[in-house]
Amino acid sequence: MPTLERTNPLPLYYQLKEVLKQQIRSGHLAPHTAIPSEPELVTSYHVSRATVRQALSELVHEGLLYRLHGKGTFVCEPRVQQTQSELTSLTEDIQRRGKRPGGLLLVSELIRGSETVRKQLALIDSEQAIRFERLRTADDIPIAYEVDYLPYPRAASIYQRAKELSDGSLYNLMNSEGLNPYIVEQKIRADIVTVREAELLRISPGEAGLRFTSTAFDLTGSPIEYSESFFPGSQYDFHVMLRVAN
Amino acid sequence: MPTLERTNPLPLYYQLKEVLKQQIRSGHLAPHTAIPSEPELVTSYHVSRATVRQALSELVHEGLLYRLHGKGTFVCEPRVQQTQSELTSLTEDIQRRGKRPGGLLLVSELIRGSETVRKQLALIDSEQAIRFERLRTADDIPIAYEVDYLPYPRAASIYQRAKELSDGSLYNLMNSEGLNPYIVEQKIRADIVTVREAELLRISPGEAGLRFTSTAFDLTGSPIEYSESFFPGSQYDFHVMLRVAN
DNA sequence: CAGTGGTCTAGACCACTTC
DNA sequence: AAGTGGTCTAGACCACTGG
Repeated sequence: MPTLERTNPLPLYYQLKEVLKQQIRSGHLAPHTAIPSEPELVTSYHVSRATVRQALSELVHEGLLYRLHGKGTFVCEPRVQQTQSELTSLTEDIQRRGKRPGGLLLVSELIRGSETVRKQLALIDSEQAIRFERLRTADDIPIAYEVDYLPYPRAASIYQRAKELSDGSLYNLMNSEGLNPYIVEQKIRADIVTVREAELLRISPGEAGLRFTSTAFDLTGSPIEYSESFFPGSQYDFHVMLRVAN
Repeated sequence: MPTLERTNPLPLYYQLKEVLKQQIRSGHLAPHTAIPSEPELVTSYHVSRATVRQALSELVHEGLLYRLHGKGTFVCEPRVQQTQSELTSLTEDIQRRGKRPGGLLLVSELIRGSETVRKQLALIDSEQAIRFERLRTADDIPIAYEVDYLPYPRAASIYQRAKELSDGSLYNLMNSEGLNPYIVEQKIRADIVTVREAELLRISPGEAGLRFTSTAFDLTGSPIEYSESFFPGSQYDFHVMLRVAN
C-alpha cells in the first residue's frame, strides 16, 4: 500500500485522491465493490477523518465513487467514470476516440466583424476581432469546419501564435496566454452544409449536419471567444454522458 | 438576517446553503460581489467553520459561488448559475424557456423489440420491451417525436401509469416508481425527417433535424430506458452551458 | 501587516444498514 | 450491537492577497 508523504508539498487529501484514482484505474478496485471504510482509511494512511472525507467527496463529485449511507463507499461504473460533462474541447474528444486531432489553419486575419460577432464578443467601437478559419481533422480526415473570433487587442498574443493551432486546441493556447475559459455556451442545431463548406469537407452539397455556435466566457463573465462550426452528419456524432442531478 | 434552526431536522450546512441561495436569487448578493468571509459567517450564524465551508463548497460545485484564495468568495455570473450541465430532461428545458411541456401518447404497447433495443436494454430471452410513442409539445406545438423503450417486466408499473405521460416527464414517472436514472448517455446527429415523423410534426418531408438516441442507467449500471427522438432543426435548438473543468 | 481562503487534527454524536 | 457514512465542533497552522 502506498503511503502519503508529509514532506510532499501536495496536500494529503490530494495525494490520497491520486492513490485511490490509481487503484480504480488499474482495476485494483473494481466497479461496484466497496473501497475501505473511512475509519480504515484513517488508520492505514494516518490522516484524520476530515482529510479522508475531503478526498472521497471530491472523488464522488468527479464520478469515480458513490456513497450509500450505512453500507459503504463504492466504485462507480466505468460509464460514470467517463462522465466528463464539464468539458467541451473537440481536441480532447477526438483523443478520447483514439484519433489524432489536427487543425489546418486556412485564414488568420484582423477584421471589424459582423454585428453578431461584435455583439457576442462585446467589442467597443475601437476594437477589432481576430478571425481564424480552420479545418479540423481527426487522423487527417476533415471532420469539421470552424471559424473562431477573439477580441482584439485583448487576445493579441493569440494572434501572434496562430501557427500553433495546427495541433488543434485553441483552448490550450488561450489558457497558456491567461485567457481562461470558465464557462462555454453552446447551441446546436441541424443545418445544411454551404457550398464552400462542402468543398473543404469533401462531402456532397446539400448534406445535413450539426451547426454549433459557441461563446466562451472567463471567470469575470467577459466573452473571450466566439465560434461557429459545422459537422457533417455522417462524419461525427456528438456524444454526451450526463449525470442526473441528485 | 435569517437564523438557522437547531431544532430543524435539516442539517445546518443545508439551511445555510438555502439562506445564501435565497440571497443570491433575490439579488441581495449581486454577481461578482464578495459574500461575507468564512469567519464572519461563523459568528453571524453560530456554526463552526467546517459547517460554513461545507455549505460554501457545495455552492461552488453548483456554480453559484467561486473562491479566490486570499481575496474572498464571490457570487458567480448569472450565466454560470444557470449552468446545469448535469440535467437532461426535455420537460425541464421547455419549462426553463417559459413554455408548457406536454406529451401526446400515441402508442403504448408490449413488444419483443429490435436487436438494437434488446441490446441497449440488456434484455434476456424471456423479457419484453415496453414501447411508448410520443409527440412532445411545448405550448401544444409539436417539437419532437420520441419513441421510448423500457424493460418489461422490470418497469411494469410504468406501463400501468402510461397515461400520466401527458405531462411530458417520463423521468419523473420513473423516479416515482424507484427506477432512478443515474447517468444518461446521449448521441446526437443530424438527420433527415422520415415521412411519418414529418406528418406528425407538421413539417415538410426531407427537412433536416437532430436525431437523438439516449440510454439511461441506474446506480448499479443497469439500463432502464432507451429512446430515439427527432427534433426538426427549425423548431428547437439544443442549448448547453458547460463549465470548464478546473 | 491583517484578512482571506486552504489544509488538517481529534474528537463527538447521529442516522442508516446488517446481523 | 456493530459498522457504515452524515453532521458538527473548536481549535491549529499555512499560503495568498492587499495596503
